[in-house]
Amino acid sequence: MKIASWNVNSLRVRLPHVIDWLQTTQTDVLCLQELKMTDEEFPIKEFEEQGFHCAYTGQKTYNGVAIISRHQLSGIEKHLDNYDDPMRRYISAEIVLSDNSTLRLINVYCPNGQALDSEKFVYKREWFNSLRHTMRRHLADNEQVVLVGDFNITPSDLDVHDPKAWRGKIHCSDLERLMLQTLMNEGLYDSFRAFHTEGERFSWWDYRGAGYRANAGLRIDLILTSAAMLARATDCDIDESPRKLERPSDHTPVVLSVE
DNA sequence: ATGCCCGAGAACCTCGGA
Repeated sequence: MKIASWNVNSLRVRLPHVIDWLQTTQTDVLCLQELKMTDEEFPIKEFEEQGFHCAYTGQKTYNGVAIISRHQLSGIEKHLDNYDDPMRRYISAEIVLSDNSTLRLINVYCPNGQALDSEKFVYKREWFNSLRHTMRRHLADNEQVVLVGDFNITPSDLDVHDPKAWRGKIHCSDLERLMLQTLMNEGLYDSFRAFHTEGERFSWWDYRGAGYRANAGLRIDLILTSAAMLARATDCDIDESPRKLERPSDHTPVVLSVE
């Protein structure tokens, strides 16, 4: 079974890539971020024709997250605990696995933060704090938990193409890494790092300055798993193939393989 | 160079992204 996360930077533009990729890779569950469309505009028919169930929460122009799944979705949530956020950045659902056990899946598009001294960074901190409390509840209620998404934080300098240039900057600051670590201390593991120790592996590359060709990227799209799910995992990898296509998203999918 | 590229929405520029 394959569970993937992909920030598509407009589902309207990227829908052909997404449909092709789902068919080619036989992915079971795909979590999308940055839909940039309202729920009325969501291409539900296109996914249902391919045999997928969908849960989504969108808005005009910005944000928006969805879960596309070959398995039925239940227990759908669209809001963080105790945080009134008009931005659509959180969606969660339960999926029954092949052995009849239940997985709690959470898909997030974390705030960018813009700069450490900005109002948007205050929002990023508050949002992460609320996510931590929400994840504490999920981890208390479920053994099998997978939290995926665009975290807009690099876990370490190994996840940055030019750590010297990015030092202390947004996505790479000590404070953000502490926020991510504090979240993971609730009982979550960076599944990519459980299988890959090498550097120069990224999930996002700047559109500007031929960022992809220069491999000038960041690893900010993560699949965090509970201990029980890490024990079931056989691999977590980044699939760069969609980034090579015409008119790509600036992010590419991260894929967790589970027994 | 608080830029470079891209998407959305209101227009042919601004905002937000990372």
